[in-house]
Amino acid sequence: MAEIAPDKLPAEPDADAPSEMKTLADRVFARLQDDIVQGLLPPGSKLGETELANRYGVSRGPLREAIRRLESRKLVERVPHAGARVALLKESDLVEIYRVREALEGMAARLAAENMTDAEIAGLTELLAQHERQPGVQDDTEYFQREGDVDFHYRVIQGSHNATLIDLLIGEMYHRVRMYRYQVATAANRPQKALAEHRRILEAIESRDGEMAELLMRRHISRARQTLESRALEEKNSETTDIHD
Amino acid sequence: MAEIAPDKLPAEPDADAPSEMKTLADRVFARLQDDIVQGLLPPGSKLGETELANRYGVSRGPLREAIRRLESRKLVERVPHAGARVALLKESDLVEIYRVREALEGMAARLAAENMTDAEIAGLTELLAQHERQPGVQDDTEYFQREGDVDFHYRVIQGSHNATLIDLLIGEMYHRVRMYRYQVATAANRPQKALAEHRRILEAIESRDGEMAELLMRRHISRARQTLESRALEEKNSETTDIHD
DNA sequence: AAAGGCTGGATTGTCGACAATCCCGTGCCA
DNA sequence: TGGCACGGGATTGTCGACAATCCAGCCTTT
Repeated sequence: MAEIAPDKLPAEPDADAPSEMKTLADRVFARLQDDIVQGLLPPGSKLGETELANRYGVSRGPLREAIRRLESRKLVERVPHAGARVALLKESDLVEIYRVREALEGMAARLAAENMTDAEIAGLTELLAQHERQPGVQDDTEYFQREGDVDFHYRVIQGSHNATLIDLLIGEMYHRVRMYRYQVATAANRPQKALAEHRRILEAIESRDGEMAELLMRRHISRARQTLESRALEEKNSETTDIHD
Repeated sequence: MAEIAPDKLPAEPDADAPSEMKTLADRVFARLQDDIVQGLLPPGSKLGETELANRYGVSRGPLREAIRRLESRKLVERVPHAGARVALLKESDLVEIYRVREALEGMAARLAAENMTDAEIAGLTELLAQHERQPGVQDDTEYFQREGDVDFHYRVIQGSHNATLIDLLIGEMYHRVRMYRYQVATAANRPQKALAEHRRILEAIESRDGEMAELLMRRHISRARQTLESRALEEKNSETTDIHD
């Protein structure tokens, strides 16, 4: 087997100054997660250890560790001697997740209203202003948020200042939901309404009204779930007559 | 370094018929988790890879995988080039966990009231009857529940029939709480009250009253947290005058 | 004597090879 | 013709060794 340009990942500690060099397994993990979440490795596809090891230019050791970590995040499923595949999640799974998010993020919103610093609230206000200027939102076609601290929900969760809660929501559920978004390319099909709800939640947080923040957040996520369920339903209906589009 | 009786784990596929043989890493993981939760490996102690590999009679490969899995369960902490140590959790962490449990197990109780089968409810009734006959409960000294399906909370969680919720509560928080129980040897210092509360929760589930079940479960956990906090507080007070006992 | 740098030892991270297991296609047999 | 046993091939699980990194103690220097 010839050397087929193993698409090295940034290993040399050259000019990535503030970035961290970490360990090999860490980089492979980050890279693999991106490739999975963004759909480059489609759900259900096999993750051959040898293949991926060559692809990322590392040995099977670090790669196995990366896969193991992705498994704990429920992004891949592994069966003992058969290999690992990218997890594919059914609508029923996603609905379950949304029901749990309703409880958890509702709690996070309440804690955020109680615990967020004034600086954090100011930053969140600025963030929503940016979102409003987004082109897709203006014409009501899409309201897409990139990963991390430019995501409204992400920031509210962090604002709870409860490490356990943050870990559950970010480490355990966040990326799965994001993966699904990429899967069905569903850019949240009610952009302006969603943004308006975000704004009202922020108002509750600003006035330190925990109960209100929780109520609004629960409602917000509940609505998202309902649109999800209804869309899944009509898909199932049209499914019997034709193969979409 | 001589062969010092490497305390083999049950590797031979002889007479453990219904048991699972799984993979080596699986067995090491289960074994290590027990040793940690039960305090055989005290919190903060170092987990040398070579040492443990010899101790369990396996190579470092499977052992690393086991440690990685325990890390994702927050039972051990690992820093890149320094090694892994048994996680030690402060009371503040535990209080956080209890606050999240309040939301999550409350939801689980509600779902359990809605979704549990009659057979499951009957089994749960029988379980509580057994708990009542426990000696430690009779004289109000301790109410200790072993791990797994002989634990009331464990069964209610399972009864929710929500895989995501089960995974969060069991896979992510359950064992940490159990570890702490072993750490401080605190055999839930209000046995009869706790059992009585369990019984009332069961009654709500039996009558399929989800709201009531949620309310009672939240109250139950909230009380547990309060006793926890007050005990931690008086510990901190006596700490300034003498070294306990 | 204290601070700082350096070397030795030990531990973790990584690698390549071997062994065990499973999947699948082939051929035999009813 | 259908079903079942059996290998061949490939993939995963496991192992031992090498390389990189970190930590502790000693020595040097001011």
